[in-house]
Amino acid sequence: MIDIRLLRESPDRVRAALARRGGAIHHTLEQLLELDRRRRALLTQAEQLKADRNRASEAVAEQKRARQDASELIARLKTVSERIKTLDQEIRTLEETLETTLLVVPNLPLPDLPDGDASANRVVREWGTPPTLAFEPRPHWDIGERLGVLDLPRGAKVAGSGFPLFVGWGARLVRALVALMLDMHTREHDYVEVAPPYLVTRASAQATGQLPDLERNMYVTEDDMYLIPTAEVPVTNLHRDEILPAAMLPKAYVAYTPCFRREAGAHGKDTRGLIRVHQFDKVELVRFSTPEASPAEHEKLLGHAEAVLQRLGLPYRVVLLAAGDVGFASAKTYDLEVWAAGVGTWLEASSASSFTDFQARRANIRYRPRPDAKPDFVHTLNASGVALPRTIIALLENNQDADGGVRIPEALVPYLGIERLTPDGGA
RNA sequence: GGAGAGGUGUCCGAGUGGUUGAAGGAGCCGGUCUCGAAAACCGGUAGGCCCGUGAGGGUCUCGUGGGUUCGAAUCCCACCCUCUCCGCCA
Repeated sequence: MIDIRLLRESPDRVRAALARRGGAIHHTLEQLLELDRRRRALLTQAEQLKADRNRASEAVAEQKRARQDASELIARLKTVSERIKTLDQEIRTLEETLETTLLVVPNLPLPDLPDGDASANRVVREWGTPPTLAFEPRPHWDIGERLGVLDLPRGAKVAGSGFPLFVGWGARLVRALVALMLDMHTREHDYVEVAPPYLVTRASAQATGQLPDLERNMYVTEDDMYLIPTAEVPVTNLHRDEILPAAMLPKAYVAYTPCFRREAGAHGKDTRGLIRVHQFDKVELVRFSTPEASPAEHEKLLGHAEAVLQRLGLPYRVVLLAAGDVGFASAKTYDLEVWAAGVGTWLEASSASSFTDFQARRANIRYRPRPDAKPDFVHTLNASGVALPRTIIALLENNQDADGGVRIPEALVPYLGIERLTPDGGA
């Protein structure tokens, strides 16, 4: 969440920054300022009364010790306590409203983002060259079915549409990709691997910003647990309500998890094949950093995600999202879009974001700059490193041969055990 | 799921209604001593919020949320978590 004090002291700065997102947030900000004013006014009153009460209570104690009658003082204090109770009640109500209102305010975009909506997104670089095929490229659902690695009809039978089913070499391909990515990040990029819970509490989902913003996109269980839409949620929450020693930063975690998304608005667009699904696998990178180091950490993180696509030989481009297109909690996001020859488009395979102190504030994750210094909020960053379905799409579509076979990237061969998927390949 | 025990500061641990934000110890920081270090000794060492330009002042917090009371870490209620035993189970 944003800092209420920043809003209080520099409302124009906050208004201007949020205006770049394009939403209609102005009224909410005014409401926050008013709530904040009222809260502080009542708080001052209540605290003054409490100070009086505390002093008088000591007097009661003293009189009792001296075996004097304190009933007069006690009677007076009773009415004071009642006033305090009423004030506290009002303050609590105000604070609850303040809190829930604050939770719907998105993060402030960083100054270096392009202005505008998604059409203003800027391609900052491209890597590799989209393959030129001597035949009409097939889409992955076609390739996958012919190879017997992807069985979407049966996935749909079991769990409904959007729940892909990998079979034989397909399932092994998923496992190989996960293993390759985890190995790269732990061995080459120095991440600590974690295997986190796949269900989280409401508090955890709120801390990273999925709630209340993305409520409709999450699967909820009967006892108010949320299926994670990304490992970002459990991993960022590892350090919720903690004060980290400065020497521990930057701290980097990598986690493989399945991800679950209801994607309520998915109808109509990209519904075919693996492009948009309710359940998918992803290797996620999460970094905790000091505020000073976070811009450099962001670039480093992006590089780690890029390294995976490079290792797989998949052409991609890096896109800097415009202020009007960044996600709710993000202050700056780079998307990694991989080229897919069959469907003929760039597909987002990773999103590398800096959340500045937005998530840290919600999750109360702090660090101590110096042993004797006051704690300050850390910065959190994360990137997919990378999401599997779209990587598999690119792999199948870009590496397809005329006979329907698919070449396996060299780096993946040791993990998968074969160099080519062939239509008669069997598992 | 059943029975029992327990949740106190960075950690261990005392504390059953009135200077207890909290004894004592450890750790950490600073100092004395030392050529230096260790030991010993002395001092310091939670966080949030509010007021204040500042110095500083106030308030809240002993798992969480309610309640009783003039006053609660201490009493009552609910919930959460941990541990032990039993049951069930991949």
